[in-house]
Amino acid sequence: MGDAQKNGKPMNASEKGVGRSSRRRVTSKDVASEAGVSQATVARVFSSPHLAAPQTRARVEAAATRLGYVPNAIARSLKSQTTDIVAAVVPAQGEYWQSTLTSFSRRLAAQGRQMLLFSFAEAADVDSALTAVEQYRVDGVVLASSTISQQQLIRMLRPGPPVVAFNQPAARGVLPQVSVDNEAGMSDLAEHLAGLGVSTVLYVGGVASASTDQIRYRGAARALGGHGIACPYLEAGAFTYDAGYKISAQLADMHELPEALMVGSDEVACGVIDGLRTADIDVPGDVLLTGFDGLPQSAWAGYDLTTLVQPIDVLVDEVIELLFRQDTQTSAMSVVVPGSVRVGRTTRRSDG
Amino acid sequence: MGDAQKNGKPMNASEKGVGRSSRRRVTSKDVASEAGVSQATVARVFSSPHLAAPQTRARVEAAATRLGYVPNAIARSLKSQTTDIVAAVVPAQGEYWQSTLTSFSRRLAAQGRQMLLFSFAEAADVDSALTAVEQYRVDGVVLASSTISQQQLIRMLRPGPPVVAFNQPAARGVLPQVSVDNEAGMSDLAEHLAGLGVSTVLYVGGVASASTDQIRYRGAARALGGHGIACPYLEAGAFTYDAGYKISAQLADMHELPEALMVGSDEVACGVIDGLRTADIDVPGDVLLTGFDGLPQSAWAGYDLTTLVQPIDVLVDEVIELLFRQDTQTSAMSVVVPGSVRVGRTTRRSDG
DNA sequence: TTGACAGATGAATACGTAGTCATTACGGTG
DNA sequence: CACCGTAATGACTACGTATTCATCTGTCAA
Repeated sequence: MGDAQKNGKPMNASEKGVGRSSRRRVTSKDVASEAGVSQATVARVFSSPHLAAPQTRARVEAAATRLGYVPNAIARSLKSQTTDIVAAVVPAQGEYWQSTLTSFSRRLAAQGRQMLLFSFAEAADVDSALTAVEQYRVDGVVLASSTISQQQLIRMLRPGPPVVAFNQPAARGVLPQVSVDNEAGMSDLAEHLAGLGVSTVLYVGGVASASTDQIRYRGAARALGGHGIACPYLEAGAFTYDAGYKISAQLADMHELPEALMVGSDEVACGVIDGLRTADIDVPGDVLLTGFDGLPQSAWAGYDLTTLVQPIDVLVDEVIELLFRQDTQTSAMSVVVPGSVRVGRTTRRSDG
Repeated sequence: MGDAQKNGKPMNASEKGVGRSSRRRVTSKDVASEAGVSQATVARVFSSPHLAAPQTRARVEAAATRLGYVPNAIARSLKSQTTDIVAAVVPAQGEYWQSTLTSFSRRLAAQGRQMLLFSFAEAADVDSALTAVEQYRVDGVVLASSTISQQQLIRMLRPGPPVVAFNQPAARGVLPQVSVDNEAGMSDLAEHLAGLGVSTVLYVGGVASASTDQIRYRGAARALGGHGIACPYLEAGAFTYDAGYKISAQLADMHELPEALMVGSDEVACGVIDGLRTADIDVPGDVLLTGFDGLPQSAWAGYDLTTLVQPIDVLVDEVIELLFRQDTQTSAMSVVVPGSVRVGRTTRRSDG
């Protein structure tokens, strides 16, 4: 020891000048002495360049480059009381959430913000996630998942960063909330079916206790009711492919199939379709079918669902805007964004 | 721009009228005076409880609960020089990455670490992501995506947090790297086909310049070559469903189909299958097919691919272990994990 | 009784940055 | 020349925590 260890790796040339420990990170102080200015000036060059003389700025920037200086966001966060980080609490499973995540991340990155990701498999994990969220003093929190309990929602009301619930209608009135218009969307799909002359419909929900499920069903039932069409409810048990696949056995066993199935989510719908096909029931030949969400997979030729496409980018933008809007009372604010029906093969009569 | 915003901070007014707890976050100092101890003692109770007397600890904890104290992870990070955050740099598109993300996140959470997510759509975004990564002084970085350039990899060699490349064989020798055994995996699939008596095979790759693609193809070509079977290469152009769907038109136009198609990834394979079916070519009736990755969708009954399943949890564990292992020289370390063949319907002759 | 010693705690400090305030220099105006 | 306003900069401090270091108490062995 006592000697700077030399490793055989290709090293940067930045170490030659001072010969310091190769581990320690360069700080604004180092840059200051290198450039012959004070630490305050270095900070100014990086955070408010217009306050520094052009000539000084150039000298500082040159010194910073020479030393490989990178501002420390942790220290900045501590001082400025703002982290530029948004936390996302999202279920670990479900195609839908996964496809929204990257959209969020990219949108935030475009604003110079980062996303701290918390995914949970069970409800118990949510609490530990929320604990971590509180510790990191993030600038905002996005809560997704219909399975977050009311109590957990309320916990977020304590003084802290702004919180927005994402596609979680149950949060309405408790937290500011952004979601697609579930009721109108499902209603549009129902009208589409009614327009095709369908007279018997069965609704296949995911989890009956989930608010999204309830609201979507309501949209279907009301619209169909307006046409004098009944709409019984059948619960798959989860918003997953497997749940849809399994429940399709019950459908296949029915002595008489309805003319159309309205399924609560695309992922479940894919399962239902595959399950029915296994039982030699063709979609749309033997029964029409609609989904919900507009997942990428739902547009795959193998399924080509008629579904309600959620405008994810719009939803994400609304969430971000709600988080960082300066308004006073966003607490009870609820933004509902309309989706759009995409007609696929699953509601096109194959005959004719 | 000269946006000298004079924001009169909406604080300090809270001291008088509304009550002290309105805005400002509770600090360890507040807890200290509430409990009648010093700030140091409060810090000890939360970070090394064994150094505090049980009685004192109880009093501090009670005070903390009463005040709603939550330790500030930012300040802790600044002091301790460790953030408990791991950055993940991941492509925005691709089913595969999305399905690994949550696995990573949950694994990290189990260790008390958080994941800072950076997803990028274009190569240019990678640089800004890496810049942000450097600023946040994360404890580790996971680099995913085969499209990260060598130059960008080298950038990560500067003194900083440990970096591990994920499923990115091109990084071998440059960065520590963890990946599935692409060559052996594809080789196993090829042997499976050979065992079925297949004599003509076509390999459908994603992006010919991607190292994963090259290595997988090599595995196929070598294994098949051992059986005297040629294996021409066809490039889909991207690792996406659409690329697979489109390239299938070329396949359908061939005057003679091979007996089997080996596709470079499950997502592309799904596209190929759907495209072929559109052209009335049945899988596996008219042509056998294999995939790679073991995506959830590949197991869906609509596809039921024969594919190589990547043990994602194992891969993730290896990455994390590599990141935080204390060893000196992990720089050139490369961990290769074997995958397992899952035989699905796409290589089962429907006749017989 | 006394010295040694471990346990518990408080005062002080450092982490790296951004902002506040004071100081300096300079050019224009009366 | 005296005066003032502005631009540029440096000294200093706060952000909230973890970790020395020193102090103090009580216990046990000599």
